[in-house]
Amino acid sequence: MTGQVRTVDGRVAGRRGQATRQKLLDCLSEMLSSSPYRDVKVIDVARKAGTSPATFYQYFPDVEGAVLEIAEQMAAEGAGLTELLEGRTWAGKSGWQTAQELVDGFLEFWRKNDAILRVVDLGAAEGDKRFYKIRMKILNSVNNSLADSIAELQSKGRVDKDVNPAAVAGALVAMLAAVASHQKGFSSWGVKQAELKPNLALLVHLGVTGRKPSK
Amino acid sequence: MTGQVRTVDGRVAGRRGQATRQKLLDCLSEMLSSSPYRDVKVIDVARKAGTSPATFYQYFPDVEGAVLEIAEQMAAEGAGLTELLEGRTWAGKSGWQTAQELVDGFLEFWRKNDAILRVVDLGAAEGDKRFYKIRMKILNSVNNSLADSIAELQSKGRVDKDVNPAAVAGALVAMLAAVASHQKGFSSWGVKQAELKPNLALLVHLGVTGRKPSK
DNA sequence: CGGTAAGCTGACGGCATGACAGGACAAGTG
DNA sequence: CACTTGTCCTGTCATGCCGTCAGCTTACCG
Repeated sequence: MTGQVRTVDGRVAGRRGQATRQKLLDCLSEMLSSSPYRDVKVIDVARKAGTSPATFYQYFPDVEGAVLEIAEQMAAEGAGLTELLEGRTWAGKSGWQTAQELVDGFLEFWRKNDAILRVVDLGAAEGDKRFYKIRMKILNSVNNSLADSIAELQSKGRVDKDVNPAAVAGALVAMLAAVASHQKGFSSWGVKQAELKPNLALLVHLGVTGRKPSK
Repeated sequence: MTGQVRTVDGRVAGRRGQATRQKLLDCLSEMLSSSPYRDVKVIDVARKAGTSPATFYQYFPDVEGAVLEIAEQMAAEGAGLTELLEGRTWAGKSGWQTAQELVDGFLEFWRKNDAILRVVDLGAAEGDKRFYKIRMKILNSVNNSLADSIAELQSKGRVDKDVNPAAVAGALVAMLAAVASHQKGFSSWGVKQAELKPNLALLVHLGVTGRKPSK
């Protein structure tokens, strides 16, 4: 599928090279969790990986290039978020469960990848098309499924005609992503993690169906 | 209110000094809009302001310090967002209008300050307390008002008891902020600006009152 | 064992950082 | 007008990271 892994100067990477490359990615990933993106230096990543800066530049054009790589890997996993909505229904009690599981799965994914997602979010907000595309890849699966659900309910007359399914779905997905990034923020509003989830699920359910869930 | 403006080495800044300082802030602000935060260098800001890097360091400890200054100024203005909710009602047609005006005002504020808000968001997400506090200052006013509205409706029995007002309010505010930061993203989902607003207002109304608006 | 390509690094010019001392400038004083 | 005072700005410098290259080492293959 993807051709061979190549170094910046065009050579194909062998087993050893790929290991080094991966180690650099792992170390970068770790550094992103522990220090501000702005302060992540090539030399630190290289030191942490027990190699030299020159080696880093053999595999990546710059820090951003390596970050994109990590983000791509994550986006590939993130595409699996679709499963949270595949074959689910929004009617009755199972609708409430669908909402809850969507919120759960989404927050969990974000929690696991928060460091890299922060950077992706920033890049996308700054207008960088590459980051923007990656963000889309992750959100699109969920967003499209949600939009489809809403559109279907709409065609059955169970949702108002003047609702734009894509807009509502996008807003809900953006909400989930934002809340996940700033979970700590809620504690200072006196909201605990456990309380947050059902309330998010409520909002999702309200947004999709226009009705309160029957629990 | 705030004591005199001081240079890094403790001297009080005069009229000329304050002008230079402000010019540096303005130029930094402009650079943040046009290039990635990570790539904003002191030397560029100084050049743009027609001064030298050394001058910059006379007024600010580093780029981040200056960014915080800009963010504080913005947060002060942002506190005015409370007005969007003061004395408003959520009943009937005026409830729908309240939601619309909140969305409008919020998006407008975000659009005006998007560059600096991106950086604040990133800093807050990375766990920097100073940025976090500024983000709070802006969101708190809106959030508290919203939470109060919900709590009031709840006490009248018009909203379910198991709703946590602060959680719902926080999620809605986070949604508005996120959508504002990624407005461009919606166009690739085929959603136009003008369509977005009423759908956001709908979600806000649903979240606060638990019911569809009567238009 | 020799050839070839992959893998890594020391070293270097270039540039941003951040500190300092001293010069330029405005304003008040005799 | 000369002199003083305190603010304001910049030239310069040591330091450290960036990004590149030539060249050395290692692994694989016939």
